[in-house]
Amino acid sequence: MSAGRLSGKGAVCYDVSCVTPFQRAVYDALLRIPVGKVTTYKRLAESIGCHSARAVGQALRRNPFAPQVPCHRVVASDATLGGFEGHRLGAFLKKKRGLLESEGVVFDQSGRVLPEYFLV
DNA sequence: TCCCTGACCCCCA
DNA sequence: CTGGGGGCCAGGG
Repeated sequence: MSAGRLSGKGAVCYDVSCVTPFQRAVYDALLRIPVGKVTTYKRLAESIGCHSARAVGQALRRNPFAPQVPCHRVVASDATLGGFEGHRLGAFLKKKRGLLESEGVVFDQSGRVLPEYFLV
């Protein structure tokens, strides 16, 4: 019930009472990714001082606030999609890709996000 | 506490 | 391209 705020200019709020401190750190980091850009599990992990991209994947996998908390803007290090809404299946990835494309992100023919869309 | 499972990553064959 | 192995760490049982 307690509304969590995001770092800085809060355009989105989420319920902090049902997430762990680690998840909150991950979600706050997500909210700093601008529309039309993506980052990777690894880089997001590094940005919050975590040495495990996998642990970040765990948090995103359980994200109850998608796509308000934009976990679709996180992809794998090889620029492939990773997962969405708890799954790695094509049907879910299709939705993830659709969201990204609607934000202007472009993919190459092998289904990878083009380099220029990565957050620097 | 130990044990196991992952939307990960990196290296090598 | 595919597969195997090691390392990483949070969360749940």
